[in-house]
Amino acid sequence: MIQDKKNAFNKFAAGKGLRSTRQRDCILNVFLSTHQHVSVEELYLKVKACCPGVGQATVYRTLKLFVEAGLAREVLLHDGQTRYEHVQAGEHHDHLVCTGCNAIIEFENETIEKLQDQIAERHGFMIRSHKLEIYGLCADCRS
Amino acid sequence: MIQDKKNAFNKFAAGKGLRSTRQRDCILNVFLSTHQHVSVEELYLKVKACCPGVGQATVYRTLKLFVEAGLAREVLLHDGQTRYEHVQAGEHHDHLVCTGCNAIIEFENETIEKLQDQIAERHGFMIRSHKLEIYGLCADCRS
DNA sequence: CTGCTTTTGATTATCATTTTCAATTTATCG
DNA sequence: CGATAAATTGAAAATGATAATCAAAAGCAG
Repeated sequence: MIQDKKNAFNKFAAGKGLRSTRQRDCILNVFLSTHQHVSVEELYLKVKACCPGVGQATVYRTLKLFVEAGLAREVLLHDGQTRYEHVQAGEHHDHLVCTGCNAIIEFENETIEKLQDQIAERHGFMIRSHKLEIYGLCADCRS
Repeated sequence: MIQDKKNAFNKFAAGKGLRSTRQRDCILNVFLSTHQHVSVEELYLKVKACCPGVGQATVYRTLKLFVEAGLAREVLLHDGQTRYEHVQAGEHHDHLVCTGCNAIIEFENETIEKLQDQIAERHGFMIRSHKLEIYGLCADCRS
């Protein structure tokens, strides 16, 4: 499925007349190899490890392309850094967000999803997506 | 209910040994008179209109106090500006958001809340608040 | 009032992100 | 193959929102 995403990006790039470069390949590889929500800084450090000489500006620019291409999504936490997360097919949007350390724990709960469907139906509402965020303190930050 | 909020802030201020100042009163009045999500800049302009000479720094500082006092909440949009919205007593955090007409339908579901508690407990997480947003089309926009 | 502490406003600093621009790289076409 | 035009890059500078600094002013207890 990593290949799928690479193909998706290439298709997007071709459609926009973008050129294929070593830097973009590298950044895409690194991004696809990450989990959770990565900040630009984190990504930049990883990219430097495998492709030294790549500038931050390029990382910033390329991430915006990924968003345009539908591969990534910006996530705003409260630490002043924009983070990027993968856009997955059939992904879930349910998170426990720790306001202490900004950790994010993802979860999925089928019962909650079903209840959402019921509620939507009751209001004649057609669901396209949803986001459930629970804020609080994670186990580490409580102690 | 505006008075309630003023009282709430005064109580908070008293508890923290904060002093009552003309600037804070003015900023609180202006904030309470706004709707939607206001940016610091917008607030600053309105404050200047009624209390000229108030500095931006004071507006920033005071808004953070409102958050601490539980009157306001930071909202991060994707325009690089932090906005503040009102925290209302007995407010619901569960919304059906219509992407067609921007209508917002509030709802509450006890079962979902309980499930959230269970999930949090399972992860050793202490819930402070939550937000559930279901995006889609409302009955009107579907037709 | 007096003295002590908080608050303020102006300025400066900080930090993430964006822009600029000359140099380089890529794709295209003869 | 080259040559050419267009896109891309990296380094550095610019930007813009927010935070920190600090001397002066204001609030408050005695």
